[in-house]
Amino acid sequence: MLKFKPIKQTRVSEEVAEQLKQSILSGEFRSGDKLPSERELMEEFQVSRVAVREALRFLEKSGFIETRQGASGGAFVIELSFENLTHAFLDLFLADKISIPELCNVRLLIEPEVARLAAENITDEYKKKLNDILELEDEPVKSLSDDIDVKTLAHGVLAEICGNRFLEALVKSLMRVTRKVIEEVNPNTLSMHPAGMHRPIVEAVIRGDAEQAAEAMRKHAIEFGEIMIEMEQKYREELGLDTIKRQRV
Amino acid sequence: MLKFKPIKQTRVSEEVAEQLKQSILSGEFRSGDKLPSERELMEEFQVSRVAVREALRFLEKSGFIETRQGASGGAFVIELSFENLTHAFLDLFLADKISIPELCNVRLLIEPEVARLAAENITDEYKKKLNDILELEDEPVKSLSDDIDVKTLAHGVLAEICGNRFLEALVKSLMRVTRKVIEEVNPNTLSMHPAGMHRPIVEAVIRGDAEQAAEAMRKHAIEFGEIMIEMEQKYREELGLDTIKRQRV
DNA sequence: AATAGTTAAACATTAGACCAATAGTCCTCC
DNA sequence: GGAGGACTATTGGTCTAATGTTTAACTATT
Repeated sequence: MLKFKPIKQTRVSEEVAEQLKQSILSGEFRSGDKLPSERELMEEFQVSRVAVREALRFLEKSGFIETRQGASGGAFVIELSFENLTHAFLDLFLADKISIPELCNVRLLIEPEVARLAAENITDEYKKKLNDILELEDEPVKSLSDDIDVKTLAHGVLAEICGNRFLEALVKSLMRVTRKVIEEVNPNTLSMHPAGMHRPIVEAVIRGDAEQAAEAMRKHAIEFGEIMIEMEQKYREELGLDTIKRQRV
Repeated sequence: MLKFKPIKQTRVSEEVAEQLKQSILSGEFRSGDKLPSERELMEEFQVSRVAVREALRFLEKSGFIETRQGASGGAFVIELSFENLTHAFLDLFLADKISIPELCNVRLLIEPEVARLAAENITDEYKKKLNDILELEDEPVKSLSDDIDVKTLAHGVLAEICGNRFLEALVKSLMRVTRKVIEEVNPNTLSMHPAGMHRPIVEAVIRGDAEQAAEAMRKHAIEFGEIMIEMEQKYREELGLDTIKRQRV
C-alpha cells in the first residue's frame, strides 16, 4: 500500500521568505548587512519581482529587516526586537481576547518577581541610574505622555536589571500595551497617581532588599490595577456599555 | 512663523491594511465573513491589485484573515488566536534573544500561579477531563510526538481552567515554543521523564488544593527546567559549541 | 565655496495578461 | 432518471513591463 504525501501548496513568496529568514538566522546575513537588491534576488530565486517584494514585506513585518528607498537603499537586516510581541499582545487586546483585569493580573504576577530579581542583581552602575529616575519622578510633569514616559522608565530599567531577557521583553511589551490602553481609554487626565510612587520599590532595589522590592512592587501593581479597572468602568459607563466583572489573582 | 507638518510617507498597502483592520476590529466584518474580492477592493480603494494583495498578506500574517483560492474563495475573517504570540516567542528564540534557561524561568514563574488559579476555579466538568488525562498519562507512549502531546495536554487544560485568557495564551504559547525547542535539540529521545509525572499537580487541582497544586507545579517546573538545560548542554557539546552558564530564578 | 542641477540606483506602484483552483451548471450517455 | 464528465465563471496566484518616487553622489555654475 503506497502512501502518498499530500501536495503542499505554498506560495512562492513564502518559500522565498523562508529561505531568506533561514539565511538571516544562520548568520549568513548579520545585523546591518544589506540583502541583495530586489532585482538580484529575483534572478537568484528565479521568480518575479512581485514575489520577492511580498517576501520582503513579510520579513519586514516579522521584524527581521527594514527597507530603505533610494540610491544605496535596499533591504537591511536589523536586530530582532520584541516589537512583534507588543503587537501580538495589542491585537489580542483590540480583538477583545484579553481584558484589562486579565492584563493587570499578569503584570501583578510578573512584576514583583522582576523587582525581586533586580534587587538581587543590582550593580553600581544601575544604582546611579535608578537614583536619577527617583529625581525625575519628583519633578512636576507637563503632559500625560511625559508622565507615562517617566513612570514607564522605572519599570523598564528594573526589567533590564533583572537579568532575564525574556522577562525584560515581556515587561516592556506589557507596559506598551498598558500605555496604549490608557491613551485610548483616558486620553485627557493628566496623571492617575501621585508623583514618586515608585520610590519604595526603587529604593528597595537599590538597597538590594529583594523581599521588600517584591512586596513594594506587588502593592504598586495592585493599586495600579485598581485604578486601571476603575478607569475602564468609568469609560464603559460613559459609552453606555456593560460593565464587566472584577477578577483578581 | 508657519509650522509645516512633515509629509507622512506611508506605503499604500499599509494604509489599505490599516483600514481593513479597523473594519474588522470595529465589527463591520465578523469571523467567517468574506471580505470583498481583490478586484473589488482594488476599485474601492483606488489602488492597484498588488497593493491590495500586500495588504491582505499583512492581515493574513497578523492572523486576522485566511485566504482561499478558487471560485467562492477569497479572504475570510477568522477568530484571532495566540498564534502570533507563539511566532513572536519562537523568532526571539531562534534569533538567540532568549535562552532556554530564560524560557524555563519564565515558565517557573507563571505555571505555578496557573495551577493555583486552576485549583481555585475547578469545575465538575473539568474534574472529569482531568481524570481522563491522568488515565492517558499512565498509558505507554509510542512516539516522542505523542508523548509531548499528552504531556502538553495537562498544562493546556490547567491554563484553560485558570480563568485568565491572557495567562492561558501565554502558557500555551510557551508550551509550543518549548515543544519546538525539544524537537530541534533532542529529536531522537522518546521521553525525558517518567509517565504520570503530572499526577501530583492534577490531583491537587482536582482536590481544589491551591497551595499544593502550586507547589507541585513549582517542583515539576524546576525538574523540567533542569532536564531542558542538561539536554541543551549535551546538544551544544555534541556540536562543539560553548556551554552556557546556568541561571536560576 | 556654496548652491543648484543632473544622474543613477533602488524601491514603490501601476496595468494588464495569463495561470491555477474551485464551485456550479449543463449536457451527454447509459 | 442518474452519474460522470465537460464547460464556465469566479477568484486568488504569478509574471512581465513600464512608470513614478526617493535618495545619494556627482557635476557644473556662479
